[in-house]
Amino acid sequence: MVTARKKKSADIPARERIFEVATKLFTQRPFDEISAEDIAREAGVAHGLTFHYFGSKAKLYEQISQAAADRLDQIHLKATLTGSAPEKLRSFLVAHMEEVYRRRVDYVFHSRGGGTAAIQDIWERSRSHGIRLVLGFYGVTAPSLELAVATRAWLGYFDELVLAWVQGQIKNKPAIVEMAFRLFPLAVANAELLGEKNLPSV
Amino acid sequence: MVTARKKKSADIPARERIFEVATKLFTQRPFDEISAEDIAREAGVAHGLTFHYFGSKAKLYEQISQAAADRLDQIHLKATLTGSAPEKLRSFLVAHMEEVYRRRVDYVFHSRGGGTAAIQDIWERSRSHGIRLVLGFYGVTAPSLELAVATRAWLGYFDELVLAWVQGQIKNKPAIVEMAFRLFPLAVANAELLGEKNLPSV
Amino acid sequence: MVTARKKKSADIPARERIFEVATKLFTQRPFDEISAEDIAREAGVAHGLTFHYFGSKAKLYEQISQAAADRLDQIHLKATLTGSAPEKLRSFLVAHMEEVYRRRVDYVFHSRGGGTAAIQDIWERSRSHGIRLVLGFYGVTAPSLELAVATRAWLGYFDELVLAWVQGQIKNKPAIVEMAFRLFPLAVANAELLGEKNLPSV
Amino acid sequence: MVTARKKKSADIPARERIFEVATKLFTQRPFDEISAEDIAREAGVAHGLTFHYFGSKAKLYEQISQAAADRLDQIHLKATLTGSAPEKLRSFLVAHMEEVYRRRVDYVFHSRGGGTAAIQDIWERSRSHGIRLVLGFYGVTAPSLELAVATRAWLGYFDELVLAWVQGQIKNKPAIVEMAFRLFPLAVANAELLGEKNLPSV
DNA sequence: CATGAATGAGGTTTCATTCAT
DNA sequence: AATGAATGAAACCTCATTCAT
Repeated sequence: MVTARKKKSADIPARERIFEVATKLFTQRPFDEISAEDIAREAGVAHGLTFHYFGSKAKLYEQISQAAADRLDQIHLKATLTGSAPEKLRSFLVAHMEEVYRRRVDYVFHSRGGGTAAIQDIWERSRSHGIRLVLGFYGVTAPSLELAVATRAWLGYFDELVLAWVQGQIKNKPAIVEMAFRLFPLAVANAELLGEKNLPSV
Repeated sequence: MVTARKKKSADIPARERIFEVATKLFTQRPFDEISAEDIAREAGVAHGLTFHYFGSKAKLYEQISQAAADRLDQIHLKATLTGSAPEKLRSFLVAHMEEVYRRRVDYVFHSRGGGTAAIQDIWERSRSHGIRLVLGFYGVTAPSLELAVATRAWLGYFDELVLAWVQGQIKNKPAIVEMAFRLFPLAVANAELLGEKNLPSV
Repeated sequence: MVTARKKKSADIPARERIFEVATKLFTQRPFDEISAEDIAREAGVAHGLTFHYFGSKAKLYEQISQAAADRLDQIHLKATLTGSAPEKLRSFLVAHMEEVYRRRVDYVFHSRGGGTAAIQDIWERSRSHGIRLVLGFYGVTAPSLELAVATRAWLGYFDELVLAWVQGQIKNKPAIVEMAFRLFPLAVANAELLGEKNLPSV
Repeated sequence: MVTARKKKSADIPARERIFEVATKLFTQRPFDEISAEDIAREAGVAHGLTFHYFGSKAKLYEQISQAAADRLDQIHLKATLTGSAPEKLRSFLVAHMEEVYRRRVDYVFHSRGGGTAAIQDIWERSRSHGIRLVLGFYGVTAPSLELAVATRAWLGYFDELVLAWVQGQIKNKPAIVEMAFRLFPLAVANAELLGEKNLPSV
């Protein structure tokens, strides 16, 4: 006799379902506003299962964050395998833009200050990867702290534009890429100012 | 017999004491990590009083945020009353930097995504004020959406540098101001790209 | 207009009621078998109040244990203020017996291994007090480790008798006191064996 | 192709492995601090198996306790097969001491109050066996309740000494045996007091 | 025999908020 | 104006036990 097995969501294993549901929820609302019960309800499982598989809500979030950061890194890499330096830079910006769009709230949440130290570390590392990748296009392999900071600030400019786009304030996607692209040389060249000592005191 | 009245913090009224203590605490740790009890303890009052005066913890936070945003606006204004446009721009950056330094955690918390919608509005408005102020230095009184977005992105570049400074990664304060100052023309000029339709699609 | 206040248990303050109810329950069942909810229900309060007043269930238990240990110490002291050494010894045994009867389960629970390290310390200290008190009847003020251990073992003999009495196996209360009383000299004299090196190896 | 069978602990059947691992764990930590998962992990089996074989954690513990009690009884018996009564008494004490040392925490846990009623019964019975065995050395085959209680109290004296030894407070093993040995006659003779009616009331 | 996914009751703890005084 | 006792919803987490395979 064939007993009909209770199927849920096309038979995706519960562990994965929890992971995916949680990923989605963390993308929509910040960590503290999502309870283990919310995740379980949406995944169609008992809440205990989250702890069975992931130990704690924080560890689940860490795993999700790590996976998202890895994914972003991979997307950056794959998008910039070939082409001239300027072409790579443009491809990087486009790829980044699309992935950030997918994660939205979560990206905003962790991008400044959200989450535990472990979470911050994960994204901090990912951002460093991005910075090195970009500078690598131009032959820089061991950037100074100053250069890294300047590049990060340039990414801050880009992120702000992407955010305006994500929120629907502006629609012109190519223009955003172009703006960041054109600003890059000056933004990075500015790094040398950080080494100068003779600037007017402020 | 004269009974010495128990004095607290030089007899500042309880309402103000709560407000100030809460301001300090919210500047040091995020909203959710501060309990009404923490505030009351530090202010030396019963924690019920917070609700008597402010209705709820969230409303207290809103009032504090509003006051902080107003304060930031005032600081921006006062710092840029006189001088040429470039001088005003530099003064703006310096003033902004110092105020952000004072508030640190709180600034980071609300700067992207933290807090309720009401809180977001408050800071959103303050940022708009800043942008208009800066563009006003150059005679722009009713900036287009594109121009506002571009200016905001430029502030994103600056904020990232300020953050690196606040976190101690870089020490050269004048250089940070100089970097943002020099980037301003190009960053803002880029705005016109947002209006163009003939960019290569991405 | 006089509003009838909601009275509970003859208006004893909730804090005390919690303390007393918990004391009773811990006397009846071991720590792990009593939930914060049990205590609250019996005391007629919300369970949150236990944490408001005592911080945690463990801390409540510690306070109760400390109070019980202090009480036992006091009972020992008060019962042995006057009289000859043998009279004091008898009084000690009687007083101890009666107090242990009152606490029963709790006494058994902590008397060997139950509770946290903090709880063990509390009772360990109390037992030390009892031992010193008893030895003090005979002029010993700074007992050696060996003497203390021997005295403690003698208390173990007594406790076992008391337990049989508490459980109703034997009814003859005076006999129990007499048995421990008569065993005391030999039990304690045995301590000197602990210092000897020439005993047959076992 | 021959697939090497995954061997675990020299291929001891899972049931036995669970039993032995659980015995070890219950000897090291109290019942409530050991989860079915802990046992399974250490035994290298799925934790569901514990329930397959033993029905429940409590029943497993009962079986283990029964086995340990039986073992202790056997050890007592084997150690006292030959010799004079005093020799047997000494052998009994030595054997008991060594076995208790092996089980430590578990012994302490159940020795007073720990475990379910069923567990208490098991150890209660074992202790009765020990008492009868000891009294049997001296020709007593059907001890009165009073005599049994007195003998048990004498074991309480001994246990306390053993505990001090197990905890490392005293090192002199032969002395402990000697102390209990010498105390025995008086401790047991005291039993007749339990039958007397003319003791001073207390 | 054996697995381990899944459940869900039960426990501790936190804390915003209310309210009698 | 001020207190702080009291409430109870909600969160996280544990774990014995069941059961389909």
